[in-house]
Amino acid sequence: MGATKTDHFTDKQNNIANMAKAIGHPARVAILEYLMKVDTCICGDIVNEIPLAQPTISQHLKELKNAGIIKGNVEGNSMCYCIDENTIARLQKYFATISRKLDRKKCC
Amino acid sequence: MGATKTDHFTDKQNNIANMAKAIGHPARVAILEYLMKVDTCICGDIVNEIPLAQPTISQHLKELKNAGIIKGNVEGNSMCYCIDENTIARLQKYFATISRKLDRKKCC
DNA sequence: TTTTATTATCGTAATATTGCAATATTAATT
DNA sequence: AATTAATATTGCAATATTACGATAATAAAA
Repeated sequence: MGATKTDHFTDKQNNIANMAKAIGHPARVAILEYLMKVDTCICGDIVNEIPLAQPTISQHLKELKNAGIIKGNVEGNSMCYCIDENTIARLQKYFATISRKLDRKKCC
Repeated sequence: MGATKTDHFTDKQNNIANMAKAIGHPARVAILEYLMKVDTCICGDIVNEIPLAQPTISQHLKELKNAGIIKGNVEGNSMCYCIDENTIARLQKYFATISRKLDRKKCC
C-alpha cells in the first residue's frame, strides 16, 4: 500500500488530479506566479527568486512540466520556462463547470 | 528534509497550494464529481461509488474538508457532505486571472 | 437496552515527496 | 582546449501520503 490506485479512476480524473497535484505545493505556486509576473519568458533566475536550492527548484520545474502546467524551451545554455495557457484554461473551465452546476442546487 | 517549507511562502500561496493538493488525487476528484452529479447532498453512499475501503474514503473526505473543498453536516447518524461553492469559485477565479494575464504576453 | 448502521480514528506497512550536497551535462566564452 | 555559466541528475535522509484491517464512537431502530 501507499501507492495511489490510479487504475480505479478514469483518465480524465487522473489527469485533473495530476494537474492539481502539480500546483499543490507552495514553491510551485510561487514559480507559477513568478512566471506570470515577469513580462518575458524567464529562465534560471527563478532560483534567485525562490528560497530553495537549485536542484530542488529544478525538480519542481520538472514536475510542473510533466503535468503540462509549464513548457520549457532550450535557449542557448539556459532554459526558458513559461506557463502553458492551454492547461490553465482547462483547469479554469473545469472549475467553472462545477461552479455553474452548483448554482442550480440547494446545498446543506 | 522531506517536509514542505511552507514558511518561505505567502499565506495566499500556501492556501492555493493546499486547495490544489486536496484535489490532487483521483479518488478525491471522483468524490468531487460524484457530489456534483447527485442532486441532493450525499452521505455515505460515496463508499459504494468509489472502489476504496471505507476508512480510506473517510480519510479523503477529511482532507477535502480540511482544505475547504467540501462541507460536512451531521444528519442523524450519517454525514451529509457537499461541495463548498466559495472555494471552487475562488479556484476558478485564480486560474481565470492567470489566463487573462497570459493573453497579453508572447510566450516561448 | 441490545442490535444495527454509519462514520471516524488508530495503528501500521508500502510508497511517494521534499530538499539538498555532490556531481554530471551542456553550451557559450575565453 | 580549458574555463565558466546554467541546468539536470543522482543518491540519500527526513517526512508525508495512501490504503486498509481492526476498532471505537454515535445515533437510530428493534
